[in-house]
Amino acid sequence: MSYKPLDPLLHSQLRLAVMSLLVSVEQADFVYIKEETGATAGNLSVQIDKLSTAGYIEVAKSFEGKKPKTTCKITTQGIDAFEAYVKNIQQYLKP
Amino acid sequence: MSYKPLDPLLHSQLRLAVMSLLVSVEQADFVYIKEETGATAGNLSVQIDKLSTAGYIEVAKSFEGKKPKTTCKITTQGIDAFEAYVKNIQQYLKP
DNA sequence: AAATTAGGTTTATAAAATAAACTACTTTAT
DNA sequence: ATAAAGTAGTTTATTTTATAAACCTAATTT
Repeated sequence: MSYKPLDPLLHSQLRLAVMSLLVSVEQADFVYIKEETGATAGNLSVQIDKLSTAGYIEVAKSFEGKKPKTTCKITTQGIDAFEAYVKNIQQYLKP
Repeated sequence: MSYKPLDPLLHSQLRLAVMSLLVSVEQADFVYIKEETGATAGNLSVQIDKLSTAGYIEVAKSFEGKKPKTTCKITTQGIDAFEAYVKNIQQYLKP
């Protein structure tokens, strides 16, 4: 047994893209993440919820004028998890 | 939309491990793959089937003395798909 | 000869991902 | 003023995956 298990929460295309984005940007709103990832709103909503429940990101809801605005920010725990995932998957990628 | 989609067939921990192993080893039998990946026989059987159906690997069944033996070998198509996957996921890993 | 092990496959169950439908408002056109 | 369309999401339903459990066949061990 030589392949380390990959965090199932991060081993999902969309959640990984969200985390990848947030790790570099340090804050982003729902609409921007949706555009960058190309995800549907429904799918993104669900996946953001999972990352939030896991404590990997923090979600803040506010209003921009009259429009609702959902802002996401990666947590320290999220950064750690992301870095661990990157480290682990490298093993699978280079033989 | 800036994240390239990841081949869903390869974006699975077990199938990726199998491909990672085969890309470097150029041939391996079921039992060995099972040991290296830590997978259960049932799960491995299913995933090998999918890789085979996709044309990513070739599966040969023979007998080693009196015991059945399943040997897997990556195909050219499989190598190409694996390399494309590696290239694409890198984008997610380094911000 | 009965039980165990080896090498799998098939079927069933649980978990994820995705899509479709819906809610709650705001803006624009009639 | 009202209807239609757009924005920003959430919820529910459907499909796909992953995993586990059960099973099969033959060989080996006790």
